[in-house]
Amino acid sequence: MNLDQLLKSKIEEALGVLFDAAKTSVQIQPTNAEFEGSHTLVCFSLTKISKKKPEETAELIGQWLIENTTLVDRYNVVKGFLNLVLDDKVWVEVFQSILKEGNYGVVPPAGKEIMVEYSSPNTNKPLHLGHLRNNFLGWSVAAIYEAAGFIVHRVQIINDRGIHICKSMAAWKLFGNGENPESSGLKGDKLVGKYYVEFDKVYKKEITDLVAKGASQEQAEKEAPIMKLAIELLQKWEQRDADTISLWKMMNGWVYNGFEATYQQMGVQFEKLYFESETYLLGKEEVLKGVEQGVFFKKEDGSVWVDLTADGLDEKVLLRSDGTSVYMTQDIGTAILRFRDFPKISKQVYTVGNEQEYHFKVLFLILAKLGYTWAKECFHLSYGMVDLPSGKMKSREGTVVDADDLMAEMIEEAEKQTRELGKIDEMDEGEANDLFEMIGIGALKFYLLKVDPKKRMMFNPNESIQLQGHTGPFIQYTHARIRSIVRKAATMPIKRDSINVDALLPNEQKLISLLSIYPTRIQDAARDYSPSVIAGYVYDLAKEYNQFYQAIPIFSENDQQKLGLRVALSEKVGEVLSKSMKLLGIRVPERM
RNA sequence: GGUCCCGUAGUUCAAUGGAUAGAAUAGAAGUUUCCUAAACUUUAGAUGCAGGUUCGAUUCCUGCCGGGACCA
Repeated sequence: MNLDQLLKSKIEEALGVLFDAAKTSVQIQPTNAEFEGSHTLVCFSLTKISKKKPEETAELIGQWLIENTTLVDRYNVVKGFLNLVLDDKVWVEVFQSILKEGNYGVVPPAGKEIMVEYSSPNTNKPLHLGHLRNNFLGWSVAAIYEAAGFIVHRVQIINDRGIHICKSMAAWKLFGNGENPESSGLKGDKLVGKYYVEFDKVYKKEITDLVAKGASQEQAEKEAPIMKLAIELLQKWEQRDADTISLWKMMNGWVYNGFEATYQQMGVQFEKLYFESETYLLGKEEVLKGVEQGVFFKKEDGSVWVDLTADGLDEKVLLRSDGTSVYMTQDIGTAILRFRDFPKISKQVYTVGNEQEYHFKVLFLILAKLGYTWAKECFHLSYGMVDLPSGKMKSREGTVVDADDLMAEMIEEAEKQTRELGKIDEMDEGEANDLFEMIGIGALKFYLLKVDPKKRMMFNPNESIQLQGHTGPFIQYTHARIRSIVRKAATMPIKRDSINVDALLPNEQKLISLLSIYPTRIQDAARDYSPSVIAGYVYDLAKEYNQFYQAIPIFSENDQQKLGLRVALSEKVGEVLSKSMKLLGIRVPERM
């Protein structure tokens, strides 16, 4: 039983004795910094059972806790708030029990499994800033669930087929002259992206020319030769035309190699990849089965629909009249396939932008209608767009921030600032380069993860490369400071196992208090699918430690017990900082 | 037209219905004989508007204004 629970049960006991109340749940919150104490009982709602004023109620409970427990040392009452000051010995005991735990805060897996999907790009363009938020979020939520006691399968669906890749293929066929990543020196995804842009350019020009010759806009869009070629390639692909398939495989292969390098730099991996080209047919089958079962219906033109008007939505097309599938079709197939592949998972978490909220609402409803009971456990981890100071990212206006470029700039900037501070004088080149990357990528990840995923956020390039204040490097720096202390302590005869002190300084008590809520924070973050909970926690802990570090010179302490406590406390804070950052996918250095 | 999300210091973000709304950054002023000043300390600054529910509303409800997304 942790401290909060213990305190609550004592208070409930007090309510029973004092007011003859049946078991009442009580509300405890952290005490505001301006008042003395660590835990505060809000007494307003208790006046119903105490039949007394809030202040009186608080007094009575406070008094009872002092007389009947060993937890509370003293208390104060402000309005209806009962602020409790716990006995320092209680905090020392809390710390000792934290020290005894092997993997503090982490719940060992107990057979529960989930799947987390993230990234899931199209194969016609390189990854951009939006994908960074997506990947970092997905990776972090997966890590948080692992810490919360789940076995997690990380996957993605790659949209490898469709008109978008055929456009790149068409442009490459016409203008590529056999160019490939080796001959061009371009990353594969960048090369394919280049032809996608090329397609668009040519397509627009052809439309303009046709309109100038008297065609209507709509007509021109259909008749443009390069578009006709792309559509022809799509049809050939569906007919399994050998040349088209081999071109498709080659260009997708370039993209995968390019993506692989980007994922490597991001620090994310996947247990299994799903490809749309391998799941869309299953989706079709399932939809046709649904028609037989009467879950879906066919219109006169042969298209297949689902009627969701009873659920407050409308009708949604699942197969077009020509029998081709839509996004929904393959998502149905993919979901079903995944539960076949991983029968033990209890749910799937889809990390996808909030513009797809409607899509996932429909998908989960359809899966439920098809009789899959796990459908109601599926969750769309919906996150907001990333905006730039200039507004929305728009590929047409060339304002898309490329993931590779951004990460490279972050690392470069980290190097620049680190060198200016003269931090690498005693490092060899390998350690220094590793540090630059740790700081640059860490700053970026923290910047994107500290915001509540549900919210739209602003990406300001100048702010993101800042390494002071509410940033990842601030926490990395705090960790490095602690490691320096621990290294120094290791050279001295300091006892850390049998700490026995009676009184704590406020800074020490506050640190223990923060350490004690770490396990709860992991659970909160998992429940809310929100790495920002961890980011907020780890920042608070680092900030508190820096205040402690500033206020108390550790090694000038003569009392061996106190010295031991402060070193052990430092080491534990360092460990929790490191583990929390790992939940965000961020590494921390020994020195910086 | 229908559905949904968001409006908090100059700016970027916090705040399970609770106390005098917290941080960071930019601004002003300080701290290095001492474990790493990427740190610490002090200072100034905000809930779009109007109602309602409540002992208590940034939070819940209604309307309006402003921004965004989705479905046709």
